[in-house]
Amino acid sequence: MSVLAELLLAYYDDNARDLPWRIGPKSSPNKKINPYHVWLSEIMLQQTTVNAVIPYFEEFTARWPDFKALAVAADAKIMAAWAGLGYYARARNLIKCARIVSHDYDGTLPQDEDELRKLPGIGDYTAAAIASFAFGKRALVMDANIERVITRLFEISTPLPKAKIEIKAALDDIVPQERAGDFAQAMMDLGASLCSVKNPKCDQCPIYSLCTTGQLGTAAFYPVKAIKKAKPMRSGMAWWIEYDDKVLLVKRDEKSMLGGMMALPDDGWNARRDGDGALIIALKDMQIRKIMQHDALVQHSFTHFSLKLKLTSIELIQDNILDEQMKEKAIWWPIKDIDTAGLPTLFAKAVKIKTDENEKGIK
DNA sequence: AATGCGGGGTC
DNA sequence: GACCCAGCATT
Repeated sequence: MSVLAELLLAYYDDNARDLPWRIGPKSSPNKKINPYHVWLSEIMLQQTTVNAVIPYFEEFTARWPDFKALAVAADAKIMAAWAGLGYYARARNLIKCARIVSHDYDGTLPQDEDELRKLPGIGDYTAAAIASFAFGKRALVMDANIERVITRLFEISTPLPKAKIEIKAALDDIVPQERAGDFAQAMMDLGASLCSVKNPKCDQCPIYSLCTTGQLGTAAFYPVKAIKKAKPMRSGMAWWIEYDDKVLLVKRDEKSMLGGMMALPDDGWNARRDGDGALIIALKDMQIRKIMQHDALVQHSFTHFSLKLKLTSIELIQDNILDEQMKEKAIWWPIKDIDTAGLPTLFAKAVKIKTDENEKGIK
């Protein structure tokens, strides 16, 4: 085994983070690695920080302890449990994947990387991660942490994402035959701590003696990244439509942003254009007791645009505003249970404006 | 190869 | 504010 692998594995043995999906003292000693836990954590961790994931992981594993349990759960329950974690396509693919594993594989994940790669929501990274973390296979695990460690280690100056080919080749040279999963997680832990994006702590690094940019003092300049586009600012409106202590929620289209999630009705804003100020859903015979626009504005930043969302409140005199077609996607939700509706954070912020005003006694 | 897709932490 | 993160799917 190479010196690099020995140093990293020794670092991991002494400093591995104790995480609920890993085997460790806190996360229950003597347990065997659970492929369902590895899979679930890897899906949740895609572009998401460890601290954000942990409470969701605990909730999911408590409610749905294995693939078969998750496979028979109602879509709406799973989507609501995912609310707030973001990237909701992951939850839609999670459901699909659980049902495939349950039906086609009798509730047990395949161990082969290429077989894993075919499942919904599992790409190159996750297939390699599951194969090596859960099943002890040698695989080339390449995430943002490892990309950072490798480009610094070998002074790879090609901008990402083009550099991925070189990084993978470098990885193939250094990943050991044994403990490939621990080796990868050692680099990930290193990237999450000492080999940080800003102000890397090279003086404390276990592989300083092998790191080109560390010794040159240039590690912080790596990896080089392609220039990214500026985020546009958009504006839009959402409505709080209330009758008899219930609020009107809609289920968003599966294909679009926040797809499949419950939401307040809005005016059709998206990444490319502002909302037009008119309700996007068709409501009939709306008889209004009271209407007001709130002063407070919801400010929210998505991956590729920012949004300033206005909020209008309407109190109705009656609730027979849904025609048969609308009843498919809209629902009157008890306001006291609004926390269980599973609203994405954008709309949870709008609800907060509403509840804050009620607490202050504004009528 | 480029784009769409959340949300929260860090500096 | 800008930047980033245990990426994937689609085009």
